[in-house]
Amino acid sequence: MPRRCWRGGHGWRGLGCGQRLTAPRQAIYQALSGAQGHLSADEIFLRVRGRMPGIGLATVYRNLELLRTGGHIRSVDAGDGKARYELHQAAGGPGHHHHLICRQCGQVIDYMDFEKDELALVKKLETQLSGKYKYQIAEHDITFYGTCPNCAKRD
Amino acid sequence: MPRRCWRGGHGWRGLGCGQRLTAPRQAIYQALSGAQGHLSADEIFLRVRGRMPGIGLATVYRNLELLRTGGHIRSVDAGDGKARYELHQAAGGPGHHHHLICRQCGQVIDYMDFEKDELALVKKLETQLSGKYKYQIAEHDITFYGTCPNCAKRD
DNA sequence: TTCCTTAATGTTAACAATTCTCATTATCAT
DNA sequence: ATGATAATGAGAATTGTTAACATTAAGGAA
Repeated sequence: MPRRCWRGGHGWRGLGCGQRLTAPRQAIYQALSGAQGHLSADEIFLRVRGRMPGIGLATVYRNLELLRTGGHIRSVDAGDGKARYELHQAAGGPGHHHHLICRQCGQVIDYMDFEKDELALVKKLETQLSGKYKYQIAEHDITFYGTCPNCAKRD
Repeated sequence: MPRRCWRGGHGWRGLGCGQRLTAPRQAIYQALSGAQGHLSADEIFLRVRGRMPGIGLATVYRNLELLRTGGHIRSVDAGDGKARYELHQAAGGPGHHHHLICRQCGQVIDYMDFEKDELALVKKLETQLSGKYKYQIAEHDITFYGTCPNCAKRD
């Protein structure tokens, strides 16, 4: 009855105490790691249903939320009314990128042209903030907003 | 009949050609400048209705969108399923801040502890990006995600 | 001022994304 | 294998946001 709380028994870091490693959960994660960035819940649902015909949409939502709070994935808001998800990439690691979003049409560009000093600055900020506010900082997002060349023409 | 397109005649920069300066529009903007940051459309609606009982919720949404694409305000996604709005503060200017968001409970902290090199780096990135992608960059957002001390306890 | 064009409004219905309910199934420590 | 319970699938219900439409009003022209 006491059933102590253990972690990581099944090899997946980030699943909390009592959380189970299920097939839909893995399939959803794989769908995200397969495609590159910015899938909506609906798109993930469709992809996963390809290999797992019986899966329900609610399960997708439930697991995205779980993966998100667990730090495996993060959501991006492109302003089109639906949340989009992508794998969480460690700062400085491969795949790490930031966003450039058009305020008018919502187009999202991933960019990876980092300045060499960028990582150092981010690290410094993290340390500072985590000290001041007692947050455990896991990731960051740098996004620039503006007008894309297409929308600029229409002005 | 030709009615030429003029701008700024009523003193409000950022309203496009043909856009009118109406009472609800001003009230909504004032509601945002009155309270400090992160109001949802619903909250803005309630506040404005205090002074302007007949206003409709759709009007709030319409004007928030107008103010947003016009560059007066911007929306922040705290992950709680509703868009939140705040006045757009020019980078480096007073009131400019970044965000620290708890992935679990969605708490949003504004921070203004900038490093002196931060502004310089952002400017450099802006120039670089706007050259490469032909974007007119108007603003940026730097957000750190993590776990707040409260939610860390519950783990 | 008064007129006229048309942007903006308020109401309501419609919509689409997300969450909830609940009976059933499946994970996994024992 | 067994039992406690986390997770699932189906669908209904809820919620934030947008569209439709008839009405009002901003503001340039006369």
